[in-house]
Amino acid sequence: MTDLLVVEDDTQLVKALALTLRSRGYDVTTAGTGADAVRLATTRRFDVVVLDLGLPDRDGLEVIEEVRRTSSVPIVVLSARRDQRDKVLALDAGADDYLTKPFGMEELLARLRAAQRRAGPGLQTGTVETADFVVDLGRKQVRSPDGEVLHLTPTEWGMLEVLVRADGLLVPGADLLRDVWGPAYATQTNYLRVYMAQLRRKLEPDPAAPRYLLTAPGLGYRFDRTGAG
Amino acid sequence: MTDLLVVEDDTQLVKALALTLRSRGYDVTTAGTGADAVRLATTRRFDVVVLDLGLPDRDGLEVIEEVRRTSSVPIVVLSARRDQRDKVLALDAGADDYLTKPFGMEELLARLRAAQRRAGPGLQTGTVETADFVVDLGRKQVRSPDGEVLHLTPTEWGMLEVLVRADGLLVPGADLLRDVWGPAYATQTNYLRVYMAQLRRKLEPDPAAPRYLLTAPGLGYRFDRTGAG
DNA sequence: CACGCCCGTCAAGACCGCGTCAGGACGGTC
DNA sequence: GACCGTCCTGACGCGGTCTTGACGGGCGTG
Repeated sequence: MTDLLVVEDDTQLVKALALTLRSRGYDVTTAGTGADAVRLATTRRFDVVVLDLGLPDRDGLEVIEEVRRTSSVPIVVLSARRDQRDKVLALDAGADDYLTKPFGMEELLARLRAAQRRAGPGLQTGTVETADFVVDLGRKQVRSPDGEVLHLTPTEWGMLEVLVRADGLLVPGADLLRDVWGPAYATQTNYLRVYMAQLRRKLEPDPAAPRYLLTAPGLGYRFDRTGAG
Repeated sequence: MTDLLVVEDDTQLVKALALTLRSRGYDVTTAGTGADAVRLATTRRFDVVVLDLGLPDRDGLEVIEEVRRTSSVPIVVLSARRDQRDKVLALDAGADDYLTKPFGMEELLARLRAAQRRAGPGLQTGTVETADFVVDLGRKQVRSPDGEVLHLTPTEWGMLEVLVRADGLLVPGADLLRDVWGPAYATQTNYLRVYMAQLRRKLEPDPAAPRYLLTAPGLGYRFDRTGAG
């Protein structure tokens, strides 16, 4: 039900954490390096990420920033460093909470619940900004950076909403069709092409070379808010 | 720009907090009792609430729960109690973060930023003003800017109230029907058209070109207090 | 080099949702 | 019992939106 990603290189601690978390009903995936953490967090969907800052391969702050470039998944940081400056750096890098070791398991669990609770409506009413437009999920409309409203039809908005809510993850074409048109349309890939083209024409600076609405040939589509293309 | 509510009975600490926070650009309102805190948090809009659990008049957990009944404003708890159980209780009651005294000011500021980052637009009470009319949610009436009361039928008011309370967010037609007419009417979209037309005739300067009561075709309706249209 | 696959493009007709209007039913008040 | 305000209902027209099919291009494969 609830998917957790636990990033921690201390195998002893990983085992203890995973055991407890699973006993509380969480579905736990583990990673021992920052590279694995970034790869998992940006390609799979998790409800919360528990991240130890003291990783062997790379700086924890970099991991936070890299994940934040494409994902807004809640991140709860674990760290042995109690210094205020470390907390400030981690939180401002995009972390949602910061616990210093040693910590109590019940407190961690409560903070996980709080993080997940906040994230629930988080992507439901917030806005997602890119360099060229702003997606307002609450008002269900798209604006240019200067506030002008870009008009989308209901179907166009439906596709965009699904892609944006996927938070950077790849959305299979069949999923898109099911969510926007309904279960009976899962094979009408024509629709995807028509409406993706219309969305790009309205949103992309250069519709012929998409930067935000990306195609994964044979797999589906993906929304990249960084505009890296 | 950023409105803070600081709830703390230690006048010494309040002064220090308010001074620092204001120097960082926050607009700070203070409350010394739980009763004041609940009243303010439920009647005015704040971006974040900083709440000391050790209040003279009532239990801090009650304050959290009471605020949470009507508001989803982020709550950052301050407390002298370091016990894990206290943290768990506060977080599960609806708090978003928990700091133990003594705490570093920079850490508090970072946690405030993190809490606010998650915040979305919230509900409100009181009055909502536009250039052409004033919606008084308390008195359940609409006035023109010069104070004259614009008469609405109960159903008309019901629709307007739901839209205004949504605070600019899009309200699906089914939600509107459910809230105003009841669960059984969720498909009677005819009603929406008839009553929306009547509301516009009474409130809009030019009912044919709505500026405040906007249609999102295929999705629902939305109230825009700015009158941008 | 030819072929198939997948994706992007385009235009035209069918279709649907919204706004509008007016008539009738219902339930209060005097 | 008559009057008045409010609510429900159905029909109509219009504009925008969805659907559909055909065509073209890039790319890898046989």
